[in-house]
Amino acid sequence: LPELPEVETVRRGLEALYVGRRLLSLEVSGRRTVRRHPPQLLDRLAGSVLVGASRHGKYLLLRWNGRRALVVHLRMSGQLRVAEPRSPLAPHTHAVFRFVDAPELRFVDPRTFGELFLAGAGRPLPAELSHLGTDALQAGVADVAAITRGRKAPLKALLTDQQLIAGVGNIYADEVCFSAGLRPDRPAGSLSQGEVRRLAVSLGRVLEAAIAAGGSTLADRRYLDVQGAAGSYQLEHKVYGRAGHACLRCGGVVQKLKIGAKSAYACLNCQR
DNA sequence: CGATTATCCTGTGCGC
DNA sequence: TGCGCACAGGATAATC
Repeated sequence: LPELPEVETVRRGLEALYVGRRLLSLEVSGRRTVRRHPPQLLDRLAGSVLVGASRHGKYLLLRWNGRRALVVHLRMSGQLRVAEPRSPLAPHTHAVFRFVDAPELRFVDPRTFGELFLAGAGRPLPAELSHLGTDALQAGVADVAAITRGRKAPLKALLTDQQLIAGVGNIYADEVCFSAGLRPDRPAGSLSQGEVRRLAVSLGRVLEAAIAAGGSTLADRRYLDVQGAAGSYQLEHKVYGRAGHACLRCGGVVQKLKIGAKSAYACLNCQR
């Protein structure tokens, strides 16, 4: 669900509300949400002050005084939501952050793919995240050229490979490919220099526009920001989820393709 | 090394 | 209306 624009929107919400605040307690229930290390390690965070909320790709990094970083990944269905302390816990609430002079923050995640873990304070990234590629917002023409050069794999598979470029998922890969006029199933290495440039420009433009819109909230409303507000970039989707509808640019029919196990949406007239 | 596949879960929406 | 099944925005380990 959440890709870079949604995670960035959550990050901004956390930064506005919680940076500078002291954590009273972090309570975790269940075994799956904290699974990389014993959950008791998180007890060390109580009393710490949140000094920064950053993001790399789809990972959130909450940095605390005392040189610790709490990493949060929402995966398919995770949400971080501000809540009144006495309001009833939503189903699938797996963690509750209590702060001094700030509202409660709750981690809700029906599918339990999301996770929290304590990481080192390495800069720019803790060792646990060192496998990630360049953040997609920072990726330029040279980065895009480097990951596509000589590759036989479909363009979309590379765009969504977090070890190459971090932050792009299924929705934005399709939207970026449309914006660049490139088929998502093009062998990545077949792109010309001009196409690589177009792809890099589209990557930045689509992600920036999606952040400006607060991300994409689909019909199931599985993505909402920390205050529970929906994003609006779904209204600007050109191809994602539009199979059978008219292409907004040429009037042709948007197709649903299969690339590996994932579906992809594209206009085969506008994208080549 | 690069590419596919299976897996972790719950919820939803579709066809019958 | 009810049921079963395919599928969903992700990451990663295993396999060929």
